[in-house]
Amino acid sequence: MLVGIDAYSWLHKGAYSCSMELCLDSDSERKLRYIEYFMHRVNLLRYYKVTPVVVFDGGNVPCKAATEKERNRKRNANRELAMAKLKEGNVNAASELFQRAVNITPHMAHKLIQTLKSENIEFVVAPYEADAQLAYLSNLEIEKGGIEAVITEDSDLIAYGCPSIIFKMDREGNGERIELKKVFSVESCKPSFRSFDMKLFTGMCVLAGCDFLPSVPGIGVARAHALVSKYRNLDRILSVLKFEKGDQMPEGYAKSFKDALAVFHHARIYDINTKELKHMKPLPENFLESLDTNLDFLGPEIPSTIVIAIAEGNLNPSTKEAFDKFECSRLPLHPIDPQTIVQHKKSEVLAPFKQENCFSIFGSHNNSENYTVTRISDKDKYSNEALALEKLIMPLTTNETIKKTITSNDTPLKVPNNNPFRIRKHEEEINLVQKEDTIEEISIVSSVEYIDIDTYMSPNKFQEEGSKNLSRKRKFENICLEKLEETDEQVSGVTEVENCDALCLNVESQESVKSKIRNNVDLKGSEKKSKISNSKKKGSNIRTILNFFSRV
DNA sequence: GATATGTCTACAT
DNA sequence: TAGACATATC
Repeated sequence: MLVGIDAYSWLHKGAYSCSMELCLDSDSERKLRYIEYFMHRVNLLRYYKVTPVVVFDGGNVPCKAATEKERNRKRNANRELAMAKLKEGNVNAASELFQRAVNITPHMAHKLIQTLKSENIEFVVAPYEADAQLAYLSNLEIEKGGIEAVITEDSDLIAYGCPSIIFKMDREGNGERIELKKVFSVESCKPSFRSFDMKLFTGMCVLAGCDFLPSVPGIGVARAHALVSKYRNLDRILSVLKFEKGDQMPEGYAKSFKDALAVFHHARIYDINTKELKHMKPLPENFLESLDTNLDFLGPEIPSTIVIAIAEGNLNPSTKEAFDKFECSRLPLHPIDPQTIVQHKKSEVLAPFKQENCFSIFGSHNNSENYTVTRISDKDKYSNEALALEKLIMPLTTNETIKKTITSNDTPLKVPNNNPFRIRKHEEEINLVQKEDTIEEISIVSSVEYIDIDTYMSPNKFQEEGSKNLSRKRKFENICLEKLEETDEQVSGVTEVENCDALCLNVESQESVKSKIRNNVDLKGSEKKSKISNSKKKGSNIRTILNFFSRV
């Protein structure tokens, strides 16, 4: 059985444990922990005769350029802040910021590719989006190297028309699988997608807001679904929207809408059999005329020798330059061998569900009490993982499939709540709070002022106003802590602090304030949270569409 | 009731 | 970074 792996998903998770080393480009072995993490998961799959095909992202598509630029800006800002915290000796705050600053680079992917090559694991670097490559492989016949499912965290895969996707696969093999054909066939699902075809479904995803195009104001998942159900024609829907929304309709929305649709249908991918750059689905006749543009938004053409070199991991897909030649030449090339792929039988495809639901959860156990935090031996750990994975990849019986929305009569297969880090973090938090509560008394400053905690916590503001603010800042922190300890509830609006010159404006939760004070992380400086109103960009709503499926 | 916006937190060790 | 959840707004 061949399963596609969205490399970015696991690279991103793996990079978490060594984000500081990666950002500082340290020489320590720790920097390569992300490879260990990745290979552990790969080996888990291989143990169960599931053949992973690892798919990497290639170059950026032009229509995502703005998103990428913004992400880079945020990463750089967080990295600078992290460096500043490190210089101050605040390693905890630095570490948190480094986690937000880490970037998965082509070089990191290349390091992993070298390991994959040495372990004879199949991989391919997409010319552009890995999502499109995975969707293409998913819709390819098994005999031609097609994959039977995709493991990812990226909900865009459903808009690309990927038939079987496994989300949130953890190291114990728990995950959620969604099957597209069930989305269109389940009768009991409300709202129903029964009358939808893939084209209408993708249209709905774009209408509701996706990575390539934010939705028209006032249009979310529900309205998008209602529009598609009612009109069943995307051009018609655009006309209706233009009529209804008038000036609210963004300039050029119809054109952008068609471009976004075209990305989901006709993205450029690498044909593993002919070794050429191709469109995911062939372009229909008169396609270019209907778009009234060229295809640059899908990413430019790439000469065939370059496409092959990128796909095989020898060229940096962004710069088109060779990776370290010495490193490359030492390792044998291992492109996908179709002969190997033919050996996998169709009979290994997951058995269809009897239950009428397109959304299922896979659990390794059916009793949450089994999840203990005690350290288990590698052998035991492996057998737990093996047990779980068996359920993930083996044909399922009806009673192993449950609705995501669990009704009261069901005995749920609970997703384990045994993350040892979470428990440890909680304990640390308690200790920290106790420690912080004993910090020294601070003298009261007399004048009355209105103080926004974010402004107050900002080091820039603090530096501007000189060192006399130090005591006021400390006092303010302490008063906030005291007040929040007393109330033990969310503080919002304006809270007057007695016998003090401070008014605490729009403070969020108690824990949030404590955390800010403890880490001395300023909100305005950090990109962690944007407090500027209306600055939050509308993101992709495709994940919300996923949740629609669970409302059965 | 649906959408928009804000907040918190898991990702790993 | 993105998803889950809560709250505000229409």
